Amino acid sequence: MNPAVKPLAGMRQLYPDAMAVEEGIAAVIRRVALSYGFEEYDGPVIEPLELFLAKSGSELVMEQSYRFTDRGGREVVLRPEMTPTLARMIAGAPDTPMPARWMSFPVCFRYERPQRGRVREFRQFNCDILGSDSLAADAEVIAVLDGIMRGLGAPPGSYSIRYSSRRLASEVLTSLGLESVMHQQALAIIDRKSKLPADEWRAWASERLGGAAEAVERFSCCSSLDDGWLAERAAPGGELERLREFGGLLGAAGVASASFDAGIARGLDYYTGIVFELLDTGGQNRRAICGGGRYDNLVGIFGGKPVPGVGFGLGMLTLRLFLETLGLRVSGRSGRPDVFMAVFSPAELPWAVEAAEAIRSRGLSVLASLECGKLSKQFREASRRGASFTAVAGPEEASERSITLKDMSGGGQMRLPLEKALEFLETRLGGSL
RNA sequence: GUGGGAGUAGUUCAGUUGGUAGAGCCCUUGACUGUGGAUCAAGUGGUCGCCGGUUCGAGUCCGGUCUCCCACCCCA
Repeated sequence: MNPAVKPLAGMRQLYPDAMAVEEGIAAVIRRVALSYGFEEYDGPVIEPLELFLAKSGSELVMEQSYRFTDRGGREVVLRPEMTPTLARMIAGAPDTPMPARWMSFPVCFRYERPQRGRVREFRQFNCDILGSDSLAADAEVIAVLDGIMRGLGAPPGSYSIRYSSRRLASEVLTSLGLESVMHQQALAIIDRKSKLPADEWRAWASERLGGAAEAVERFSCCSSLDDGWLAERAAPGGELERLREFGGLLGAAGVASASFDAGIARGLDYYTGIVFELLDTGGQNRRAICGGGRYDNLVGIFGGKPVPGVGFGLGMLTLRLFLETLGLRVSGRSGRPDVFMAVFSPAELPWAVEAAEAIRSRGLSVLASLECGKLSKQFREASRRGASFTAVAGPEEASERSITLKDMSGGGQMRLPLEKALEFLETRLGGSL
């Protein structure tokens, strides 16, 4: 391909087939989220740099964002994530009835090397509950997530939702004698546990954490809330207790795919409580498909009263790849017209246009031929487009205000006055739009 | 930023020890000038990523460069 016409690396460019799949997935997601009462919103793609500097995490902003100076001399970025924008919008609309359940499908940008499931321009589904610090809110967003996966046909066991809590981690780290200023760093070290070779990780961890490294490792391996070691170090009546309650709520919501995993930490700095990820349990997409958590201090930094929040981002591309590896097909709109309108010669074009409009007025889709070539070509086109019927407007049809209808699935064909043809099509195809 | 792989027709790819380029799919046309799918036949289409070197001769060998893919870092 001519280099001049290639899209930039990692930019989102969806041909109709891929778009139909993506929209089919989005339709399932919307349906599930709507059933929980979520409302859709949107925000700016370009944001001031400061919006993300405050809380997103320095690497995401400093090294992975599309940053530039606009014509007015402002430092701006193409949003690398949606949550800070959401927090600002909530802070700016204090009359919003709380708790608010808001969802969005933002296109976001991160400047990193493209690879499987990771590109520079990507679309996410974001789903957040604001204004509630109830555990029920944390459980509900995970129930939405699980409902989406089930709605898309992902079988039990094909994915797992892992959750932990930063508050629990803080309790344990405190009992291990780590100052709270060290907690953020310890979380980053925990986050890397599964990504480095064991030896390398240990060396690195003990360099940063000293004697506590071994205990931190022990903590990150906890995968049960009933772990005795964990119970001894967590604050009595504290976060561990809440996590047990949380697990109970998830069970009540019918979420079977979620489990505790102290090794989940997440990279964003603004998370304050529960954090979670959705992972493909198969081998081919060893990467988070979704990540989220609770952020109780984010809205407050934009002024006004503090508003707690919890939510997640779900990558549409990574979700599509996941469904593909499972062999799941999500049907979007088919793009198949009900009727293909063939035109014999230019003289019949007005009649063809009029008849096509009449068919459309009955709620059916009509793909009108724009060429008046050979009928064999037009029938071929109708077949290729997957039309259910082909209508022919020829001289005889035009003179008597009729059309010839052929059933493309192999039925016969007949010439009918337009009104009769409309009735016929309506009974055969009615309600397809 | 680090490491590996690959660049040949619109697309997916083949191309032998160096001898001026091939297939499938797609597209166009044709097998009853008012009838599609399947089959068949023919045809269009390539600066072999780019630059340089070796050679009588380079898609092929060597060097450089660019791009893409995969993996790492990080993350959706």
